[in-house]
Amino acid sequence: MSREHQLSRRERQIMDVLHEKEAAAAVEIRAALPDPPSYSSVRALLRILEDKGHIKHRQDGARYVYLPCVSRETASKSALKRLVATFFQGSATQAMAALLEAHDTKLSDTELNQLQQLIKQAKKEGR
Amino acid sequence: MSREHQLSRRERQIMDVLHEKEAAAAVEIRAALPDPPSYSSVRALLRILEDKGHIKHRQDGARYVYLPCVSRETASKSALKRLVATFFQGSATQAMAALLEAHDTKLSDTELNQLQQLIKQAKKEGR
DNA sequence: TGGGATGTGCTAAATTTTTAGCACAATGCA
DNA sequence: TGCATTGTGCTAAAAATTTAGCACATCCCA
Repeated sequence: MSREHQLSRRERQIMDVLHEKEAAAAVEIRAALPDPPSYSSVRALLRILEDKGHIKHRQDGARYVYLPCVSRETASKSALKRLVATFFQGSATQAMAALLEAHDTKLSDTELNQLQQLIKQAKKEGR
Repeated sequence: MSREHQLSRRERQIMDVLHEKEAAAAVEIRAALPDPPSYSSVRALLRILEDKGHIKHRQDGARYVYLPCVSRETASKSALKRLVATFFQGSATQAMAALLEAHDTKLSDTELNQLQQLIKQAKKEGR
């Protein structure tokens, strides 16, 4: 197959679902997919993803629960990195500015305070 | 085709290149693609993307320069939104925290100061 | 002026992705 | 117990993606 890391459209969709939910059974995944294919198809895709090493499963009673091999944290970091590279020429600051501006992710005062704390800390660590 | 908005693997790769470069000719795009296909293939993909309405082209002397229909700013916002939803349960704050932590996007003091300014401003606007 | 680079359209095939069906095993609960 | 659910493996075909080739137009500049 040699395309171990090239995810197809469906494969990506499934990975997204799994990262969002952390873990899910085949039926749930199917329900979360846009324009859901048959149950059988979903299982086929899951098998492929498991073969490629992107997901694993755990027994939970009679059912299997699928989960990504890579933690959400790790996956999110590389996703962020890609996004920052693609859209912000690698500038995390610009990305954060965009996050702040996006009105549909309006932040509360509490959250803003948290961020200030984080930045203060980053400053300390920086020197 | 009906899948106007479902980008295939290659299509997505090309869109990424175009968003990163803002605009590029077919040869440049080809060069930037992982595991580049033939020139002819790239042109075919570009035609498809143009049909689907994702890109347009401009004449630049003898060559065409392709560019996304949607501005980098707009595209980046929706990409961020998706990413935040997938990995941070919709919390922009968490996403920003992750950006701060990622060591390979280390921020300079100047940048951190900029961020503090931005946050202060957000606070003002918030109330 | 003529060649190289860039463009177009059309066609077609190779490859991958996506989907589905079938038969059957194990589990858990009404 | 027996049925519904969830799982497995295998197979195969439909559909989409990806690739390439051909013939020819246009532009630019050496």
